[in-house]
Amino acid sequence: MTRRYGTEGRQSWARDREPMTGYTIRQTIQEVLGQFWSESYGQIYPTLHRLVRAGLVAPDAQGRTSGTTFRITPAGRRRLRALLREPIPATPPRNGRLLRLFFGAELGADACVALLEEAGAAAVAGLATLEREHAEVERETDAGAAYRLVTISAGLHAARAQIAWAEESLAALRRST
Amino acid sequence: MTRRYGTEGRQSWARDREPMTGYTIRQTIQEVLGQFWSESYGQIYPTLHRLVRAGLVAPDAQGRTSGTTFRITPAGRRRLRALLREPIPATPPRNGRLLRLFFGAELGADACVALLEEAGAAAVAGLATLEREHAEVERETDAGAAYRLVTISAGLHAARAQIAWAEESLAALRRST
DNA sequence: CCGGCCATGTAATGTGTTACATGATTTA
DNA sequence: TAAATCATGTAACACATTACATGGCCGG
Repeated sequence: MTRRYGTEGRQSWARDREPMTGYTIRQTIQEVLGQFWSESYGQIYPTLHRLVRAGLVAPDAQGRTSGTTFRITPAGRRRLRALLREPIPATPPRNGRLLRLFFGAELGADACVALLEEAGAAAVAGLATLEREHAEVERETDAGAAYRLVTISAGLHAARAQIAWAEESLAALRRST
Repeated sequence: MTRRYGTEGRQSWARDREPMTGYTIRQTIQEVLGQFWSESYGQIYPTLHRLVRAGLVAPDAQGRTSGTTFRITPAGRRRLRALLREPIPATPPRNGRLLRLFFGAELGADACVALLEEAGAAAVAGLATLEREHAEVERETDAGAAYRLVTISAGLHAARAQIAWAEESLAALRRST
């Protein structure tokens, strides 16, 4: 979460990160959206070239010593807005942890307890990170800050719910065995 | 959730659903694991044949008029237990709703409100279903019932968290605009 | 000057869905 | 008997990751 290339006294989150190289796009997605989105280089580089050909993104090497930086064009921004308005594609659920717990009787109580403890610990760790990020974004003043808080808040609620679920379920399993 | 082919006074959830055809396997996965897992026919049929060749599953047409039914073999059960013990493969996150909200400043406040209302409504509907299922499974007495309750409980906690998040976020957006 | 990070790409590979084709059986 | 449901399968396609190859730049 260290801010390379950060401008002092910045007001805009987006301004701060533009233009970017494919590499920094990947880093930023991991750092900022990591809780709910991911992209691999295998997607990013070909897509970037496709977007340049389509005029939605333009190379912009301004003041960099290495790497090609890109910035979104006005047409690209229009396309982005259109894409954001499209219906959300349904992603088929696939929760390996719940699948294993569902077969708990096959798996054994000990392994299930371990799964639940692991789930609780992961949520506790995630919660701490999100709380830090929440505090950080709360101090930002640009137009998008309120929306970034909404996404972080989703993570906070989800993490707290998972912690409560894990504890409750551990107690229930201990009672029943 | 109607139980075709159900035996009266059943005590075991698994016993009730074995042997099964590829078709009923798919239906059951949707009905029972639908909240956290999914499989398509394109996966199920080839896999079933592979498992038969590997001796992990065996055809068993007992008392059926149409379709091939299968049941798990002892070797198959051992394999299942081993698979359940394997580390959970990390699935890269991809939450289209949070991605859209993250770009809320591009998308516009109205569309974001719609997304949040939709999210809240979906969670309310899901919560009702899960509460019904929870009550149903609570009455079951077989060894696996406690674990099935754990998975349903995960859904309950997640749904309640999503409802709270949506309401809180709607209030926050209304305040800030 | 070397280790770690920045940076770019692609080929292989796996995975899984969707769409379609086909027909049997049950039920209204 | 017509419609709905049960049932089986596959081919095409989209998507995405992983692994690898390659090299420049910068701080200690």
